[in-house]
Amino acid sequence: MPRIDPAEQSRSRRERILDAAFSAFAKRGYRDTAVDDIAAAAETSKGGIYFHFPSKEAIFRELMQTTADKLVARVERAVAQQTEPVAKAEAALHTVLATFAGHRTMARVLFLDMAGAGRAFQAETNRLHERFAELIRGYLDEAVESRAIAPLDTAITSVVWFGALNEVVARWLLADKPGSLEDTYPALREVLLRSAGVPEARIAQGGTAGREAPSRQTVPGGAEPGRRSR
Amino acid sequence: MPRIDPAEQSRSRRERILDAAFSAFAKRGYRDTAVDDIAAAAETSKGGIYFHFPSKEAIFRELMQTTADKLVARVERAVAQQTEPVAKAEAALHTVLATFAGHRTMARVLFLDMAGAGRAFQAETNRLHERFAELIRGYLDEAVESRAIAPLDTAITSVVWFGALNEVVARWLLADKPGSLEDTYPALREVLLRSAGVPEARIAQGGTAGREAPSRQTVPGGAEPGRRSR
Amino acid sequence: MPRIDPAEQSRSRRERILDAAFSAFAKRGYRDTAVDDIAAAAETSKGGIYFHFPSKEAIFRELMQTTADKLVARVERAVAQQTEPVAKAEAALHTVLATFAGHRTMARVLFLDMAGAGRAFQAETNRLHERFAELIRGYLDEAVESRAIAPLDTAITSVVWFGALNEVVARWLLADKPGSLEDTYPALREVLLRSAGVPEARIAQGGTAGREAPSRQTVPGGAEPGRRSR
Amino acid sequence: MPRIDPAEQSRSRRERILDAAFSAFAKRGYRDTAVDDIAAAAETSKGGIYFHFPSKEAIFRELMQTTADKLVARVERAVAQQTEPVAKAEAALHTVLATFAGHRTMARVLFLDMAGAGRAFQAETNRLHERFAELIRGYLDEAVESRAIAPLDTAITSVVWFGALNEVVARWLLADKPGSLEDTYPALREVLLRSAGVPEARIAQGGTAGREAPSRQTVPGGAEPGRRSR
DNA sequence: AATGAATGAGGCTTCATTCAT
DNA sequence: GATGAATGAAGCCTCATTCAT
Repeated sequence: MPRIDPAEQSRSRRERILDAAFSAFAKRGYRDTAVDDIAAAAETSKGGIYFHFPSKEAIFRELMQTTADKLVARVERAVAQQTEPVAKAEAALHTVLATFAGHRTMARVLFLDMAGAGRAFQAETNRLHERFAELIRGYLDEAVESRAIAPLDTAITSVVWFGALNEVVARWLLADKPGSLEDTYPALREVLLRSAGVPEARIAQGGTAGREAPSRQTVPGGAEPGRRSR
Repeated sequence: MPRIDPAEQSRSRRERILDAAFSAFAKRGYRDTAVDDIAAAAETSKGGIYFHFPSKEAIFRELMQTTADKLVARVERAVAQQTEPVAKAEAALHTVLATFAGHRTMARVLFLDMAGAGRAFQAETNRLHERFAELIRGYLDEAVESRAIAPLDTAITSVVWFGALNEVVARWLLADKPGSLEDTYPALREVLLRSAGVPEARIAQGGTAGREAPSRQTVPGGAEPGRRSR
Repeated sequence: MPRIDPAEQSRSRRERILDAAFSAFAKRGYRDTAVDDIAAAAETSKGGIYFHFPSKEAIFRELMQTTADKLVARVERAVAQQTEPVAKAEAALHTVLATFAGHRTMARVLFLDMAGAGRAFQAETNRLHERFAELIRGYLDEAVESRAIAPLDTAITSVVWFGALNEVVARWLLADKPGSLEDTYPALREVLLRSAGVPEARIAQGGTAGREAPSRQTVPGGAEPGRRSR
Repeated sequence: MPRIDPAEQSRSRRERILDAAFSAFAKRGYRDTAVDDIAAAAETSKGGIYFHFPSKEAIFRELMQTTADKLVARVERAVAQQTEPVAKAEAALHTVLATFAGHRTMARVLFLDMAGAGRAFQAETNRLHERFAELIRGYLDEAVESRAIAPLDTAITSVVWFGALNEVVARWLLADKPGSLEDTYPALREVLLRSAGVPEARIAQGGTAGREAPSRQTVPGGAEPGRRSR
């Protein structure tokens, strides 16, 4: 009766459960996903799930953890390719947007579910937010140290950056006709760099950071419509 | 049989239910608040609640609506006292922080519950977020029109502002020992004004907007950064 | 669809649940009785049960309590009709046997279930046993005080009495073809009275205590087959 | 692959399972002990257990059986050292108490679990009880035959003895601060011997039976009661 | 208007047992 | 002989909603 799909077998059952849970949570949210749903999607039995995980909550937590880890790893990889401090910050920003743009499900789980999972996870959510904010703050601090930007309250600035990013992604997730998340990058970049006191001249260079060949220097002062340097 | 206590009658039963639900949701979140809890807190019966509201969800929606309305009204009142465009934006910002600082419960419902209520409310959450973002955008647009700030993408900027505000309040709500929310205003103001391209000179004037007497004392020579390093 | 039987309606639903649980526990034991079973037997829904009781355990406890109370009340009523100390003890003994003889279900719940309910209830079981032992001890103490019997360790004696009673009833409950529980009274009475040092002469008077007209004095010395006084 | 540790092999795996099950049952009761628990304690796998035993129930039954056998053997050994009929009964009594006093775990399994295991085992429990009662009855019958005691209904008397023993041990098991089980022997002995019509003179000789050297010193003139009041 | 008993679908978790390896 | 992953039937409990009174 059970059809044996070699491709399915290759990945361990545990992995399959995780995957199934991942998309189930992304589709219906934590609370509205029944363990039965996950079992069905993973082509297992409820008992099977409880062999691999102690609880529904544990599955969720693991998912959060690894998803966040993946994202952080990506960001750090992208940042490592940059040497200029501001470019690092730009790379971080861009990577997050690009990653979510390509993995809408990931975004759903990390942004909507985290919030939607209820009080039980809020401490965890908080820690995650802090982790990302710290990441950003690190790049901002570097920028300050290297005198790329003037001294500023990097604590609040990183929170602003994270909050902004959060909101942009959340909106995109909930929009009727999403459009491209990555397209918001240039504008978001501009606003956030400005918020950190990055000189307008540097902002005008364009946000190519994070792409392969960086530093495609745009001539400064080009007052495009809709935005302006002072 | 039912004894009529004038004090009880003063506020309609409906109102009492709303109040009870408000604090119940704030305390335990939407999903973890049972209709029974609300009934008990409102000193009514479950049936009584269902006489006044068609569902638990409806109570929550109404609460969101009126809570948001109150906040918007407050903001508009504060903004109305300002004439200078940037001061208006500052007033909006400050009012939100001050309001939440004084009504932690309100913040809880509007920020944590909204998110924690699950998929069912996300469209609503989204609309609420949009409403606030639009409000902010209006002030930014005014500022641009009056040439107080250079032209900029007010759409994204307002989202950034809202996201930042959101994050700041959320953190404060989830912090172990909260501290004063209002104290974050100066730093947040600085970062956000800068993000909108407000001239450093204007930023350095200090964010007194939103308080009783505007006292817009223009400090001369705001060349010196006016930012604090970490 | 729900047939309305006036006789059923007369007793409150709560009562019906209690009754249903009582016989269900007696039939299958605590652990092997599902809440669903009780609901079905009480012609209610599972939710209905949980409206009246907080848990399956609570139902059981209440049943234990009231059942034990009833038995104790019966015993005390029967004892009250006796004046002579030894007759009181006899009445107690006889009442327990007679009661269980007439209410096999009661015995099942009180004796087998109590034990079979698992560790969770053992403290409770213990207390119940103690209660009965104390009851017996009281009568023995009275007998000692009134010099009807010689001083003796009533603590251990009451435990012996209770244990003996317990075992006799348990055996009867588990026997293939039970026979009459009450028929064991004369023999049990004799052994227990002897264990308390009641003079053989008094034992030989016959254990009519507990029946309506007491003190039907049998001529002493009648050595029936199978038992003997010394 | 499986490393062969001689020390492990010394006792067969089967034995190890039995031991593990024994203490697990004693600790948590039959129903609350999962097969997994036994497997873990026996350092085996669940599958391993099911290789040696057809079911959890079978393990329990075997445990009951062998435990009871051991106890009976002990009793018979102790009894064999006595020649006087009443001394035999005393030895039986004392051995049971002494054994349980030294093996609380054994008592737990045999007394509490037996009861707590649920309906499924009650027939078995019954048979066990009967077995012990028969054992006792045998000694009583001998005593009657040898005219050490007057003829009496040994059937009911043995049940009383067993029930009393049962209750005493159960109480000891469930007591908060147990005290010495063996210390209850003298009092229990006195009551039970009296219940069997053993002459007061003989009772007053003291219950030394069952200890190493019988030391059956017949104190003369045991007219004085020999009982203690409460 | 209000009450509160009743409903019943559904949720999470446990666990004895089986079986491919 | 042994392992441990998998099964699936139950089990207890929650709770939004309905409805007779």
